[in-house]
Amino acid sequence: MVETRELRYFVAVAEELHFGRAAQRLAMAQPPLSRAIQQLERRLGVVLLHRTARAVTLTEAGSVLLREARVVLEAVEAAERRTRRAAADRPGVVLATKAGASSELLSKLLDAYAADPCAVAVEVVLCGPGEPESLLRNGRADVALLHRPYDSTAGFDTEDLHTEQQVVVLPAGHPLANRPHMSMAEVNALTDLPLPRWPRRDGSYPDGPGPQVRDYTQLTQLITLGRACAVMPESLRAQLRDDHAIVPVPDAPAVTTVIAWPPHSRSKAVADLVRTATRL
Amino acid sequence: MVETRELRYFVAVAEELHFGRAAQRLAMAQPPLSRAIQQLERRLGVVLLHRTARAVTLTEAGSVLLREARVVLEAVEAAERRTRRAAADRPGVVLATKAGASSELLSKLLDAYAADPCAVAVEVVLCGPGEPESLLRNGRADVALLHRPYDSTAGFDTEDLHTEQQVVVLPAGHPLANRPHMSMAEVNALTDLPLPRWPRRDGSYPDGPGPQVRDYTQLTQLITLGRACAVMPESLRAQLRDDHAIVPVPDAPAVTTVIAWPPHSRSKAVADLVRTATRL
DNA sequence: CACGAACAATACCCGTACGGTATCGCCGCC
DNA sequence: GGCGGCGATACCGTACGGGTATTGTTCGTG
Repeated sequence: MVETRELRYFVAVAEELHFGRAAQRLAMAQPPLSRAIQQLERRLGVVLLHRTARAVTLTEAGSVLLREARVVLEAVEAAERRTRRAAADRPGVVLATKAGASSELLSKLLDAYAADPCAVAVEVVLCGPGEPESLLRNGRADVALLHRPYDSTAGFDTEDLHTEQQVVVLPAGHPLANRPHMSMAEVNALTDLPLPRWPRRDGSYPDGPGPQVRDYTQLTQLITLGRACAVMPESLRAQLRDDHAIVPVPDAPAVTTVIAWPPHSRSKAVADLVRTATRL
Repeated sequence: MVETRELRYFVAVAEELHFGRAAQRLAMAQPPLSRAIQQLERRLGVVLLHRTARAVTLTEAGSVLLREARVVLEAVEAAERRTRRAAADRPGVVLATKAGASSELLSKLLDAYAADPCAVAVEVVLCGPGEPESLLRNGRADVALLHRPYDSTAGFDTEDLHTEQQVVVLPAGHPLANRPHMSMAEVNALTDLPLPRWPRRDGSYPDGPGPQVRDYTQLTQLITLGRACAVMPESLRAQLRDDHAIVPVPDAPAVTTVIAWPPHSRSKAVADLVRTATRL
């Protein structure tokens, strides 16, 4: 069977598309890396890379393996972390969620769970957009609150907790601030208040007119300054200040808060937490 | 990072709870296996097994790693298989489902998909209960038709296709065969016609009065012989012969047929197939 | 209580293969 | 045509994975 070392090497080469740089990244010399990849190809009986003297490119099979190998490596990391945490019998649960989102639901959940006689300590990790997902995948978190359709729940077990409409947040005093509702088309047409750009998982930002934002603090400030508007779940209203106005956007997709956990590692504590959450 | 070899070794020991037998299973001698496990424990900084001269038992951390390691090893197998299949550019899709179940839906799906201009060959694998799930997990299949709540869809992406009530199948001429409906309690009370026992994933059978069955052929024959009854989705009626009677069981859980695929490996062919299925 | 069986750990040895250095061969490009 | 960049090849040392033999410990058992 393929070893994780080989997969690590392959991922490095496939991402760099350059044996030299990949070797550097792996803190090793280039020749052994070349050989390791050749060996991997021989063992699989598959050509993974096309090499010319000028460029390295992935074959069809290579890009399949790249996707799969990333999954495997994340699973290995998760296995190590979960094992270590199980041994460090600090019997806590790590819950990850986006900073700012679902705060009311979260505090109700934590309160309700604390009342459970066999509750253990819950460590809450507040992170940026998209991060809870990867924390859950690589074993740094045991359970997460995610928000469909923005977060992908692929590969997790989930329970729906709450669904809500979205609203657009405008600077107080904006001409449209008193409208009873708006459509997404109207929101997109606000060229004076462009929607912000959130980072992608790799840290880069999509192109567009709006300002780059990393968290809700930045966002609310930008809205106050009249540089942006934002479409967000209604419950986030609690985070806002007086100088913001909100207008419902009925045709924006409803946001469902779900509690998610890795399907295999269903510890008692996670199961209790999930049960508590579904009974809120 | 932990190597898959170490995980394979650990799984063998954790399952056998005996270094000698585990070594035998791995086709190696016992001492290197002992050392490998020690090394794994050192690298993780965690005690995985309690050994006395008389018995080997898993620690808490050990049983966590056992679960995680199985997941990792399946993911590695899947990665290898998918890569090989991507290279063997026989651009087919493998669809797994329980033999006998959903046959009408399956043939409609295959017909509809074949009409798609960019359809590729679909290889259908009919298997026993519980198997489609593991085929999907270890990369032998690309997509599967599963049946909730009997099959676990944990860790897959799914789309619901069809929900139906269940019926109890009795030998024709049974005193209750003309009842308009029955409850699960009444079905369970049929001591002359016990429900059959299906194999678990490891191949063993649960205890109980009913006969052991492996497939629907066995089951229908046993029902004909008056040795068993069975609760199954209504659509399976098409598989039955005249000497069977069916009675609806409204309080049995409804069965939902879903199409499932591994969340990461979403090839175009699988996506097309899923889209076709949801539009049936 | 002593002996033996069972079993994991230790000691020791060997071969493979992994990683390093040096070099080659191939291909673009000034 | 020579030079530079890059992956492959050649060659070497060592570390580690695996094998055999043995020890040590702990139960049963006569």
